[in-house]
Amino acid sequence: MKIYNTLTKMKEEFIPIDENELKIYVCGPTVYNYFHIGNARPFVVFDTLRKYLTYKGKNVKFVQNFTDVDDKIINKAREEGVTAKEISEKYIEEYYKDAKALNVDKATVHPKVTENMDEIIAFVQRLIEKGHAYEADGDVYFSTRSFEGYGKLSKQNIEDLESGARIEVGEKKHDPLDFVLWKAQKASDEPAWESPWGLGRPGWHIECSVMSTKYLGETIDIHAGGQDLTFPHHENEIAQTEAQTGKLFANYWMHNGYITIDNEKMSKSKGNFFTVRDILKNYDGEVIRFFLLSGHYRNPINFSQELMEQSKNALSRIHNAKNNLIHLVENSSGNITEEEIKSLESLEKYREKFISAMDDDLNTADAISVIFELIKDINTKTSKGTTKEFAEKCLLLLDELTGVLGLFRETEGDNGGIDDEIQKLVDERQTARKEKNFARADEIRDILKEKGITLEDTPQGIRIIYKNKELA
RNA sequence: GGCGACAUAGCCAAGUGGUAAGGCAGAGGUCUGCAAAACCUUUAUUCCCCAGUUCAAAUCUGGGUGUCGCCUCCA
Repeated sequence: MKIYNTLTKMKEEFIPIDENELKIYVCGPTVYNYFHIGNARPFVVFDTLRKYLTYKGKNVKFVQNFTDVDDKIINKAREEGVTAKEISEKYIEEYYKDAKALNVDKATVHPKVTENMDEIIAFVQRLIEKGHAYEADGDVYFSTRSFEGYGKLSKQNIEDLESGARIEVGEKKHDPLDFVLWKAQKASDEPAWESPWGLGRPGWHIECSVMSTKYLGETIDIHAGGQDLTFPHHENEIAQTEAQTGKLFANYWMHNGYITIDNEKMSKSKGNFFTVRDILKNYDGEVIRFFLLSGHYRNPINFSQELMEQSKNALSRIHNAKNNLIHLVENSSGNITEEEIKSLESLEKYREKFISAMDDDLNTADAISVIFELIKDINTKTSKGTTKEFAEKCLLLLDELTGVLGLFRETEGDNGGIDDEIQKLVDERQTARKEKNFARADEIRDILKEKGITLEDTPQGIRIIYKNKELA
């Protein structure tokens, strides 16, 4: 598989360090609010990367942190009159709920900053010992100029950065480019930990370096996150980590483009954001996931009501195809015929196309188009009847490909069947149709429609569709 | 000022040298009691503009225009 590496600005063949265990780190959320659709993009994109690598038989160790110590959490806690811990714990729970709705799997490890304080302190200590960091009034700063490769990820020249850097009043830094590794506690309500430099808490950049090296090792395969993290966050991570270990931090850096609103970047600071929680009131998580995967992950993607509608309708075409096949499986019989075996063989090419799209730097847009091509072909091939076995094989293939993209959540438990009241109405409608009492038949159909149940008359009999589920 | 991305039909969006995928919306049709739903067919002589390279360019080169982003917390 080829991956676009921000470090080299090229698509490169992905070669894992250890074929038996791929190591991926994704920058996770700062937990002070519900996450917004922009935050959701890397979660979904890199979850898809993970699903795909797993599909290809790889064992992936996937680490995504929770930043549970931060100014924004502290501020939120002050606003609400609760502790920072209460805020972060609450929004970690909320993260899991929304992630589940988006069909984003839990990481192998979801480390928290607060649970890695000893390691963070030790890491900072080692940087000081190696002369890459210094203490000033309880703060600790990284000496940016002490790391030779600074700017290699964001392709920034250190002198240009210098001229653009802000110098604030009362700055304790030796150099404007230096950044904080450890912050001294300023107010008594700020969470703080004992350290060689007094009470304080870690800076933002250091946590990812520590958690990545702790859980995945000094050099990992892929480090990923949003494009806006390239500088300074990832640049600083590289500086800290490589200064400390003397080794390459990550072989591949992947960055997703952002979500825009009216072609402007969505961000918390601009206030033009939509939380996933809010969008879920109107659209299923699967629709949001489809929307996020409908363009290439490195391109910006605009969010709007209209585009969500388009995504919803497009996804329903896939649902229909799947439901049609389930219906055929349940209402057909017989083993696969010679002709169908040939048809099945010709369908194999879609799997190959799908894989080559995904191999090309995770081209989910192209992969989705392959699924639509497959659907059209299956629809045509099954339109004049099919054996049960052939329908089953088609369904299996469709499920396989949509499953890689995570387009459908596992349906848990299901509705447990059709309840009697509904079955009665369906039967009554069938009787009415036989008696050519179409007024009554249509009336019943409308009643059920209001309950979210769609009836379809097909050559194989009536189908009852519960929203996205098929229970015919 | 420094660094970077993007520009393809009404909308969304692949394609990076060989003659424009896919989806939505629209139109036509099949099925059907009419429908609904589903399914099928169909929709860009052309890829922001200009010049160049080439037998061949949406794709490469140069110039221009426009949009957006990073350089400060952000996915």
